[in-house]
Amino acid sequence: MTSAGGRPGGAAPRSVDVARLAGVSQKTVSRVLNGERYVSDEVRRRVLDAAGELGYRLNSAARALASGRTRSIGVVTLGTALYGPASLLIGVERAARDAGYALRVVNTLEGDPGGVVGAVESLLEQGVDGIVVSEPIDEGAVSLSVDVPVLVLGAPVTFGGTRTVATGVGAELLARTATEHLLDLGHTTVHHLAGPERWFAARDRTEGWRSALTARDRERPAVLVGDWSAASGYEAGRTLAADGDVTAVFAANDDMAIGVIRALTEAGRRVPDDVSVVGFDDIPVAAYVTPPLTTVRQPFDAVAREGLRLLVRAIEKPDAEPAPANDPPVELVVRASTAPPPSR
Amino acid sequence: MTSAGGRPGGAAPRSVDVARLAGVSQKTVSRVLNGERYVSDEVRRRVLDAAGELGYRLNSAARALASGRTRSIGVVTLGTALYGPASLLIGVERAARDAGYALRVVNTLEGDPGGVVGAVESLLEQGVDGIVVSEPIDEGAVSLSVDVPVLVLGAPVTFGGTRTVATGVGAELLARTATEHLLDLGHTTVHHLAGPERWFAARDRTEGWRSALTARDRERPAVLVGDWSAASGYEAGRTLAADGDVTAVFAANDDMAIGVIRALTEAGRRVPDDVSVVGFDDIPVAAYVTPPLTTVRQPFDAVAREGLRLLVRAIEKPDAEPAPANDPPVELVVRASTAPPPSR
DNA sequence: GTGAAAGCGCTAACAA
DNA sequence: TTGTTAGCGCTTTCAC
Repeated sequence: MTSAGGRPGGAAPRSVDVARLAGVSQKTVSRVLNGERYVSDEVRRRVLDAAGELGYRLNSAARALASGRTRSIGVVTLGTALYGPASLLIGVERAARDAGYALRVVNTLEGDPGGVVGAVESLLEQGVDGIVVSEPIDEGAVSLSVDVPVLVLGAPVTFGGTRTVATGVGAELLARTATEHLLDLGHTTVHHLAGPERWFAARDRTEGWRSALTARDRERPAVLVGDWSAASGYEAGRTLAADGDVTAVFAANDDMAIGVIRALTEAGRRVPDDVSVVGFDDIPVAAYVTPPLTTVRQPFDAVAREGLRLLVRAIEKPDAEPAPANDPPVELVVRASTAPPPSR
Repeated sequence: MTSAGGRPGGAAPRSVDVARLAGVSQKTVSRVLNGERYVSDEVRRRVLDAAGELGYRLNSAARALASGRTRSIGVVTLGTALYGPASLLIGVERAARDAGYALRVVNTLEGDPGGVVGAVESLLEQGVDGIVVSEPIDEGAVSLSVDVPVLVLGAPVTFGGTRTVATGVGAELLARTATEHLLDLGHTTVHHLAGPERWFAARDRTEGWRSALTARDRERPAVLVGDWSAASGYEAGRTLAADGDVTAVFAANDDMAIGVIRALTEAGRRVPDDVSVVGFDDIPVAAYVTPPLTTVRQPFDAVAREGLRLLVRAIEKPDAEPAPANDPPVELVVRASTAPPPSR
């Protein structure tokens, strides 16, 4: 049993069917459903009633074909459950929906060369009005003629499109803040466990760390590189534990920081008494691991929202000049994994 | 500068344009692009060349309108960065793409009554060929006439649709296994920290715990309830720490388990010497917290893949009888947060 | 305020 | 193996 009315054969009702029932023209139905002006309240009501009775739903394919717009935004994101990318995706979805756009999602598998290009290609074919590229990795020169606005989250604007906007996630500043926190505690220098080199997100953090040390004229120890996982943090932690000079570590994300702490602890080096560790992201468990992790909080929701605002603006007002991005707030969360260095 | 060829005015090329350039009919272009048979290699090559030259892309809106199918699947998921839902989403995306379907995603905000219904409604309007509802919460009777196949991940089939398939995530069995592990270690009984009552995922785990205790005729302590967060685990942990009889705890996810361990530790109760704790999910950091967490691993990828197989089958072979779901594997990961109870 | 007609770019059915 | 003819259900344009 199909819901009320409908067409014979169980086919979905069309706007003509609604028009017929309401005793108006099909165009008028279209007007009402699109909230256009110049429709009398009386007619509007009749149309709405008829639509409700028939269980009518707009056919978005037809609408897209006729109007040339889909009211949808495509997202290219990493296929990982990492807290950062996942949080950004959620923020983007929410902001898109608030702006009246649906979301189409394509993941790129890491290690798949040309992954972003292929993903963008497939979104273009789906006919999105705009594209969000979330935390891409550096795949070399991306050349692609994209005719819709593109928002790049967390990477420099190196995208082939004509209308590209970008929002840094403020990672560099956050990383600098994290490093300075350790320096302020009295540590002579800070060791750094970075994310994979091809990630812009990793580079930003490394850059922030570097600039903090440089500004105070401190020695810069060799950078260790992990893959964001706690397992890789653990590996790096064993190396760090073997070096008696290490008193402070800045890890590029919380998962790695947790791995580092584990390795340090197993090696008999106490955190924070012997070694201080700072993470990055403020994942939900950060406050509950042992010891509770000092970290910097990424304002994912704010970044996603701000970025989408710019993107929607570029979609709907193609001629307006690109609005400046508002910088997201920086927040250092001091907990118990950092302390002054041990007195010698 | 638009890429090669194109139409005057920078409009995107259409299949007729490709046809003209290749010297064939428009229908032949359609045949080639859809991989239909009965096209000579010669013609196929000419068409492909022409399409490449023009930078042609299929217009999916037109295709959807003409064929009545979008080759896209809609996903309703929670707007949280929780490891479980995020992992399922990734698995679903990958499986959908492998099957040639694009993904449209709608989040439901928790606490939003009727959230799932609204989300499904919006996907229907977008014209998806099938719908995945991932880990829904119980919103009471969901009545909705859905005319496409629906896959419900991690909840009983209570969906209004005519063609609904479901895949449990095997949570009940996993929970039972986790509980039995503690019993096997010699614990008299096991306390349980559950997820929010309205989540089917939480109920399944509680049910598994209950059945393990019942089967061995053990006392069933009152269930504590958290909200999946480490913070709520910490709260519950304080309560548990106050009860000297508690020697074993099964938490419904790893985050809460981590919170419990923190509270226990702060209260001076050692894990696992005084109290054993088992989590659920095997999140990536589980192996690196202190102590490394014993937990059960959810096979998210397998579940998503299997569910999607069923869904695609229901989409493409509407008349075939629903295939039985293959059960996902069960995996208990024993680490260092569990041990025999303290001898009295 | 409202309506009629003409497409949007493709696939479906049928011919050739 | 290839081509022809009709739509799919909307929005657009222009008339009333």
